[in-house]
Amino acid sequence: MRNSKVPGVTIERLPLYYRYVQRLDRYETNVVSSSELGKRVGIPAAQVRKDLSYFGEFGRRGVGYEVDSLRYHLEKILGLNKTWPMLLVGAGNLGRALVNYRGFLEQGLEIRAVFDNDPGKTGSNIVDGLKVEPLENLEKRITELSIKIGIIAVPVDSAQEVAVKLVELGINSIWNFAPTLLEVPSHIFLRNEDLSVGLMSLIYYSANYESGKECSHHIEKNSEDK
Amino acid sequence: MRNSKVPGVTIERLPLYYRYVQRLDRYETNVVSSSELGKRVGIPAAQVRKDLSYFGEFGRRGVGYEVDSLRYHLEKILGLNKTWPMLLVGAGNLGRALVNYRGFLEQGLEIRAVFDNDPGKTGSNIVDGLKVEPLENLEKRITELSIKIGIIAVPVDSAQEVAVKLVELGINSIWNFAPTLLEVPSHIFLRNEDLSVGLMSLIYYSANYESGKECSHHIEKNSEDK
DNA sequence: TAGATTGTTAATCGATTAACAATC
DNA sequence: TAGATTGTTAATCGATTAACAATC
Repeated sequence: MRNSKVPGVTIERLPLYYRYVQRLDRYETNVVSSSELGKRVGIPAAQVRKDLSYFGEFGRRGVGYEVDSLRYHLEKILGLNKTWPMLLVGAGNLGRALVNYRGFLEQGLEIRAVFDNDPGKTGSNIVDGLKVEPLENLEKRITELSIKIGIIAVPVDSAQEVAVKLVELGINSIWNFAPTLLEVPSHIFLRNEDLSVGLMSLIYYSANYESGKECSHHIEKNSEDK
Repeated sequence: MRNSKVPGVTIERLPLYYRYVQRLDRYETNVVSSSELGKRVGIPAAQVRKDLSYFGEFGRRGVGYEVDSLRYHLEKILGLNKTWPMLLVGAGNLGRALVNYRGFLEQGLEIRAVFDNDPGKTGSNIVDGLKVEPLENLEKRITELSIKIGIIAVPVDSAQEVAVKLVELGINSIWNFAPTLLEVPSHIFLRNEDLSVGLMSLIYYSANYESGKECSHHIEKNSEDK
């Protein structure tokens, strides 16, 4: 892998490519071109090729990309060929939805432990044997399950505190659903899945909507205005 | 407003500024500088000023931004001074979490009607008087509630079909949670809140994590992905 | 006046896109 | 060979950042 300095936006697009080739083989095409792939995920062909080229040469000139091979490589690049056990802090509505979401996501959301500081929630079964545990169990479970990824779905006021604790206990990546800025050491990977930003920008566009005017505004979370 | 060509990334940052000033007045500061504001939301001061300047001159040189005034302007720019009734299609786990999420979001997620094509779900109470309705009611409810924003939280296989129907019935903005590319006319605003992209990019970074190496990777979906 | 901070211009940086030689 | 398509370079585009005159 020669991913010297892969742009973050490229990393955001790899999942789209992966998802497409993953679904593709059910239908039957041995080979897919960058233009076909691009059309299906809404990205120009040149960009598809550029993105893939950061990681290697997966295609054949004059032919295209062999589907199985591309899927294999994307899986490996993204790390989806392995299992990444995760923990979730916050067993509220969103947290429970995420746990249940596991089944819907093709590549699997491996939530192995759920925590909440509300004694009223502790001990209750969330789904197939996954029980809500008190935060005191964090250290023990992180160690015994070798967890490196934490999901934060607690209210804003306790999010920072939870983040600090997770970092102390050796987590390296945090998926934060609390709509607030978390301060974590720079070596920790933090991804904010901030629905309130989504909601407000959605309202902005709807409020400024003028029928027929303007061109397409298809936004993929980060940016990618068009 | 002189928003001739406001970058999409700027729109994604306005909610962060808004959230900060919204929470700020509880504490007590009459004035906030771009550097203070920037520090609190993780964005350089120059960028804060540039972003705001797309919409007007809200600060005073040598002084800073008056908090109440800034909040007022951001509220107006984002359209949060009005109510934007929305509908939700898909009463699964994620859909129900969104309905319940309403209370947690300061600015309010105005879901006024919920639809599902599963007769087993129809009629059941989701929360305080909001009942799941069959899709046949879409047209009637969109008209009587003047709804312009639709939220799609159905499985991948039916998402496109739902999108087409919403567009036909006059929706202008779609918040799509189904992990798939929707084809909609270019005048429709489409925002993909794709958790599977989030999950996969999270795994990428965690899989490629090397302790201590590299610098900060704080991504706002959108980059954020960003 | 001296210090602070905005709004804006210009320079920098980085990502997207066009173009094309290499290859099947 | 003729047509297709990659991988990559170079040109373009657009966003970020530094710098500073204007202003309090």
